[in-house]
Formats: sequence, structure tokens, C-alpha cells
Amino acid sequence: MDKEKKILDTALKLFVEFGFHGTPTSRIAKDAGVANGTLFHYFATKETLIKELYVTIKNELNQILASQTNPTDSIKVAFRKLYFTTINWALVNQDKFYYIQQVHFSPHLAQIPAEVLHEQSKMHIAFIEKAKASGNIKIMHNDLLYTLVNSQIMGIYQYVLTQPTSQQQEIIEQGFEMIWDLIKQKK
Amino acid sequence: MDKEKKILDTALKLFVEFGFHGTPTSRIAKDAGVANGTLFHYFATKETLIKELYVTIKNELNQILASQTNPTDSIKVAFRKLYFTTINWALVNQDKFYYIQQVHFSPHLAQIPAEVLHEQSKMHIAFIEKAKASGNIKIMHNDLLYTLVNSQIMGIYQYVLTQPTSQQQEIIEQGFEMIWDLIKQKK
DNA sequence: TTAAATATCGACTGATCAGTCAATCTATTA
DNA sequence: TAATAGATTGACTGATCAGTCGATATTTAA
Repeated sequence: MDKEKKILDTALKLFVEFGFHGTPTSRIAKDAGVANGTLFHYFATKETLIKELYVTIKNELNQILASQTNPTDSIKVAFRKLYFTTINWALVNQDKFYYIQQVHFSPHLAQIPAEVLHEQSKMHIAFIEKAKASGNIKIMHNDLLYTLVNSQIMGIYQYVLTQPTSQQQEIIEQGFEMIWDLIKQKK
Repeated sequence: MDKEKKILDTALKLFVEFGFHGTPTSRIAKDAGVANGTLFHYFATKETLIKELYVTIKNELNQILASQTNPTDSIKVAFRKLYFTTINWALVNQDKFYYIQQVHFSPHLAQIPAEVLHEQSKMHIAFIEKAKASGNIKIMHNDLLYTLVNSQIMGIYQYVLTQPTSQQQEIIEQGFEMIWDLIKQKK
């Protein structure tokens, strides 16, 4: 296995379990099965590692979401796909989803250039524009819509986590109807 | 000013700005205007300081919310008060609100005993029970309702932060109607 | 095949930091 | 007043950690 990827995987696991502070680079290297120096060959600083791990994970999710889009889908169907894909990805990749939040509420986020962050949300903003233009969505500021949907997804995800697997898909389905009801344009 | 409180205040400011890792206890002591040893007189370890700061802030918010409750209020009015008080407290105490999330997405949360966390949410759960009993609220699991409302508040708060002060109260008002619409029992 | 470039190693270092401790100061109480 | 307890100090320490570096191995390109 690619050593760079092994380092990223190991760092993810350790950061999530022990936090940034609680995870020495020496431990990451050891658990990844590489020498101390090798880690710094791929990532100049610990900070770089933290940031690149974040960007890598975000890109992974974005690519999966992008692969799900189909121009012929109705707005509701398209939105449904984004919602389901995100929550199910989060359920399968709990560490990665947690790590995104972990970075989000840490000073490391401020170290990530605005254009990188913007690139990450571009696809979603474009979708919102399209949805609004179709007249199916309540008139409200893009950022508000984006933030509301995001936090709603977070809430449902967190609840689903505590429920038995057998009931998860049904709850996710109900969650979708709630969000859709929240943002759709009433006739 | 009480040295213990001064240490907590200083730690809050520094943790929010530089993170747990980026804030040496020596810096906290220095900025708080006390000796290194004094910090450890009040807080046995850095970890203790992090946890006690969290509990202190949560208690502060909970006490304010408790002071707003009035048994004669209707469910909608009571819920409205909780919502407005929380968001406005968060706007005035941005550091404290941010710190709560910061701890929430860190391994430090796991160090806080379950009974302490339970004590913190007891009031909200009791309110939810009452609201459901009144028949004004959709039938759904307590935890789901709690989580959804919480994340919705988070979302609106985050959006309001980016908006000019002059428009904030109006947005908060609209946000309330959206949440209420989300959870109220349709006739 | 040879040379250059890149990857890997792990011992090492300088700096930093959490936490200690003995000494001193400041209430509190008897 | 004397005695006890608690508060405060800051120099100090042992451990840890991020990052370095020179040596060696491996891959790539000429």
C-alpha cells in the first residue's frame, strides 16, 4: 500500500481517537509502519498533514456526490440523491465525517485558504442556484439554504447513529421529507 | 477579580483562538496574571481545566434558559423563548458558544462523565416531554426532536453571524417560524 | 550501465511544555 | 496573639515531541 496513503489513513484514525494534540507524529509513523523521517518526506509539517487530510476527505465525498448527479433528474430527485448519498457515506465513513467536523471546530480551518474551501462548496452552491431557478424551492438567501440543509443533515445523521441499523434507512427517509418540507416552495 | 475565574476566562479566549494544542498552560497563567503554579492549584491538570471550562459555560447557559421559563406560557411561546434566548446568548457570547462545539468535536467530550452531560440536557428533555403531551408537537422520538432543533439552531446561528446586525433579529424571527413549522403538529 | 533523482530510514536535537515543589505570603480561627 | 490552613509564587525538571540530517536503498531516465 502506498505509504503516503497509509500515513493519511493512520493519521485519520489517531486524530479522531486522540485528537490533534494527543497524537504525536512519531505514533502516526509507527502505526503506519514507516520511519519517522518518511512522514516528513511526504508532509513537511504536522499542520500540513492535518490540512491535506481534510482536503483529501472533502474531495473524496465531493467526487462521490458529483458522480451521482444526473442533469435529467427533477430537483427533488437530485436533492434526494445528494441527501441520501451524503448521509450514507457518513454512516460508512464515520471517522472521515467526524474528522471534517473536528477540523471545522479547530483553528486549523483558518489555515486552509479560502479558495480551497470555496472550491469545495462550489458544486453545492451551483445546485442551489439551479434549484431556486426551477421555482421548487423557497426564496431565501443561498447561504441560509446551504447552512440549514447542512445542519439538518448533521442532526439526522447524529440521531441515526444512535439507532439500530434495521431502522436507519426509514429514519433517513423521514428526515428527507422533513427537510424537503422545510425548503420546498409551497403552492 | 477571582483568580480562578480569571484563569477560566483567559483559557476560553486562548483555546478558541489557538486550540487546545496551541495553548500552553504557561501562556494561560501569564495572560491571566497569575503564577504558573497557581493555575495548577485550581486545576490539577490541563485536561481538568478544559473540562471544567466546558461545564461552567454549559451551566451558565442553562441557568439563563431556566430563568426564562414560565409555567403559564403556551408551548409555542415557551419554545420561542428558549430559541431566542439561546441564539441571542450565542451572539453575545460567541467564544463560549464556539467553545462548546470545539469540545463537542474533540476527544475531551468522552472524558466528561455521562451523568454530567445528562444533567445538562435534563431541562430540555423535560420541556420536550411537556410539549409532546400538549399535542402541539409532531410525534417523534425525543432524541430526534432534540437533535433536530439543536442543529437547526446551530444552522440559523451560523448564518446570522455572517449578516449585518441590523438584519439579525428579523432573520432569527424567520428562523423560528421555520423550526416551528418543522416540529409542530399539523391540524 | 550509469547517473541522477527520489524514497526510506532512524538516531538525534533543541525547544517546549505539563506539572512539581519548597518557600513565602495571607487569611482564618482559637 | 499564635497556630493552622489555604493561596501564591516562579524556578525547576523530566518527558515528550516536531522536525533534521546524513546515510542507504530504490527507482527512473539517459
